[in-house]
Parts: sequence; structure tokens; C-alpha cells
Amino acid sequence: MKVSNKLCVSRLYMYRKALSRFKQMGCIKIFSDNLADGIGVTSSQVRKDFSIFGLSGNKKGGYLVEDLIQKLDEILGKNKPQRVIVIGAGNIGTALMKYKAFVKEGLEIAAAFDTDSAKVDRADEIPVLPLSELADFVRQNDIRVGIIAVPDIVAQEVLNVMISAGIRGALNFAPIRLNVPEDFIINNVNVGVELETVIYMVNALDRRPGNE
Amino acid sequence: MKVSNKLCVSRLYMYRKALSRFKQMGCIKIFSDNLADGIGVTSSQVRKDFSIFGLSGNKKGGYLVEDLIQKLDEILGKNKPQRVIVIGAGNIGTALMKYKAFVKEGLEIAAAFDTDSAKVDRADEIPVLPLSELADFVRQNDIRVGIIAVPDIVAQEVLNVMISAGIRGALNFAPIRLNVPEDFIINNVNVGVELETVIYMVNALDRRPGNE
DNA sequence: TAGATTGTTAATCGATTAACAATC
DNA sequence: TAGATTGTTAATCGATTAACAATC
Repeated sequence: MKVSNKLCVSRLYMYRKALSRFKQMGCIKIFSDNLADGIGVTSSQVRKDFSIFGLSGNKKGGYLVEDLIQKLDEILGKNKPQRVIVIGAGNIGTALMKYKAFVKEGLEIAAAFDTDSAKVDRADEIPVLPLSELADFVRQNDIRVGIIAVPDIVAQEVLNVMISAGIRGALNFAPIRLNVPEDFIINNVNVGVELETVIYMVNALDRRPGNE
Repeated sequence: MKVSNKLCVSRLYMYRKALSRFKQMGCIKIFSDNLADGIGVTSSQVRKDFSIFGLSGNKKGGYLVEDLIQKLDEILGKNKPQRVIVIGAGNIGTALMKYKAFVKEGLEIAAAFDTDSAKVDRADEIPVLPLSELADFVRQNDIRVGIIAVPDIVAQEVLNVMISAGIRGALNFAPIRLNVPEDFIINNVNVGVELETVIYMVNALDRRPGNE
């Protein structure tokens, strides 16, 4: 049971989401083919992913939806709410604080942090606190993961604060490469580059109609 | 010169960004090793990527920064501004409309669209228009790429509107698998799953200290 | 020139897919 | 039982890396 496979883990979350939909539709049993269609992979991939995590079904009869959901929730830690913090209460940061899809997924933003004192708001449902209070908050609330939503110029600096406060992993929206210690988990989401890639591909299709 | 390689294209954009920084620092020449460090890959990867796109340097002496920037801009279409639209003027959509990193990259959001008439605002710098006007706008402004920032329940429906209006590619933030025609480019960004993957990895590290 | 770097080919690595025996 | 699906192994595919001849 190797666990170094980021892609496989993210598919597990997608299977989980698809299963909720299947359940809602009244499905009791599900085949690897159905799940494959649900998230857009092959049935081989589904069975392979499941075997890596020790998820088994019936040689005939597929998988029991309810059973599979339970096992996945166990593996993915979906039974307890996952509390994270956001650093940077700008455009991206505040959008994430209000993002309803997080709530549905059992993800909870415990607080946001910003250096701009004008943005501090302790009364809000999700409080916005000064960055200087990050370390205390992280320790008191046992926060392990943060979202970096600050401009790229200050991203490394902010990350260093997070690391020394004991944070163990981050989702980074700043479009810059960050230096992290070996055992720190970092996942970069570069919205600009993702958009530009789409633009490039569309233009490339035009230049050579009929290829790719 | 194959062009089906999404990862390679996105690295090209990252090299481009790193080069701007190197230029700012006064660099005239650059080696594959420098660029590799800049975006966190190997120098082999850099030279391989360049050779795919016919970018060449000097057998000694590396690459001329200015020259490389120009060639990359040509390849990536950075000489003309790239105009896109946003569908959905909710949290994510409005955050993207205000996102400064887009402007820096030469990305321009021409308009946003929403079915909620309360959100319509024709006077704004970036106008918010009713979804019903999307097709006309796209044709008049020759828009080819859109960003889907609507709830997952309506994402497919919205995508269909975009496709029939002549849009050719989309960056999709809705956490659901969308059905698209063969020649339509779709790039999914699933923020929830990206965050959950970080959480999983952090917890996994804890469970087995010393692995991965 | 000697040393260093490119450009490209071959080797490696890892992830996906196909195939099929086991079996319900 | 016959048919269908799992679980796993082997084959394939694609991307990354290493190596090195060419050469400035």
C-alpha cells in the first residue's frame, strides 16, 4: 500500500464525489465501469486504484455503494471535518472563504490572515486576523494545512511564517516557485498558466486543423 | 514539432515568467541550468522542451535572455492580448475579474456573464452581462476561450451555451466532469480536490513517518 | 586549446491500459 | 451452469532523465 501517488489520491476524492451522486440516484451497487464513466477514466484504472488502497468488491456484483463510501471516508479522513486557514484576504482569499463547495466537502476555513490591518475583522463568521497572530492560532487550533493566497512577491516570506508556526502543507495560488523543506507538502495551483494553456491549445488547433 | 503536450506548454509559460525575473535582475545570458532551477525541473527537461519548440541557444554561452523572451512570446502568442470571458459572477468569477496576475500576463477579461439579473452591470470596467447575450458578445468580439465559474449543477448547461456560441476552449472550476466535443479544449481546476490532496498527504506523512 | 554547454539520442521511470485467471 | 465482473499481472505508453557527441 504505497501512498506516494498524488494522482491516485485525487482520483479517490473524485470517486467519492461520484458515489454521492450515484447514491442520490438510488444506486445500491456500482461497477468499476460506472465509476470510470463518472470521473472519466478506464475501469482498469478504477480497479487498480482500489487495489492500491485495499478496496475490494464482489467478483460478480461490483461494489456496494454505501460500503464503498464508508471505506473511502475512512481512508480520506472525511469523518472528521478538515480545518484549514487562508493566508491573504484579497480577491482569491475572500472568494475561497465564501466558497460553498468547500463546505459540501467537509472542508472548513477556520480563519484568514492578512498583514493589512484594514482587512482584519474578528467578528466575522470566519475571522480575518493579523498575520502576527498566525503562529498562536495554528498552535491553539491544531491547524496543519494553509492556503497561500497572497501576491507572489511575499509568498515565500508568508510560507516561512507558516512553516515556523508548525504548518505541514499548503495549497499555493501564488504563481512562483516556493522553497520548502523535504517533509513539507506543497501543491501549486497556477490559474494563469492553466488559462494560458487552454488559449495555446485552442490557437494550436487552429494553426493545424486536424491534428492533436 | 508535436504540440499535444500540455505539460510542456505550461512549462514554457513558466520559463517565460522566470525569464522576466532574470531580465529584471540584469541577466543577459542564461543557461539551461538556471532556468531549470527557476521553475524546479532538470536542465535536461529545459533543453528537451526547447528542442521540441525549435528554441536554440549557443553550444557554449547558453541562451540570450532577450532573444529567448522574444521567441517564447511569439510561440505563446504573448504579443497580442488574450481576451477571454468569465461565466458566473459569483465568488470565484468576481475574484478572477479583479485578479491582477492576469493583467501582468497579458490576459484580459472582456466581460462576465450571469443569469442573475441582479448581478448585471453594464457600466463596470469589466461589464457583467446576462447569459442570454453571450452568443452575440462572443461573435462580435471574437472570443475563443471562457472560464466556467458557476455551480456544478449548471456547469454542463452553461458549457453547452458556450459551445454553441462558438467558444473553443474553457478553464473549468466547477467540480464535475463535463462532456465536450472532440475538438473542444477543456482544462479542469478542482480547488477542493487539490486542497484535500494536501490534507491527505500531510496526514499520510504522520501515519508513517519517514516514508514518501 | 581546454573546458563547458548545447542538442539529441538512448535509458529509465512511472503511470495507464489490456488481458485474463479466478470466481461469484 | 453460463455469463459477467473483479483483482492482478504483464504490456504499453508517455514523460523525464542521463549520457554524450558536437562544438563554441
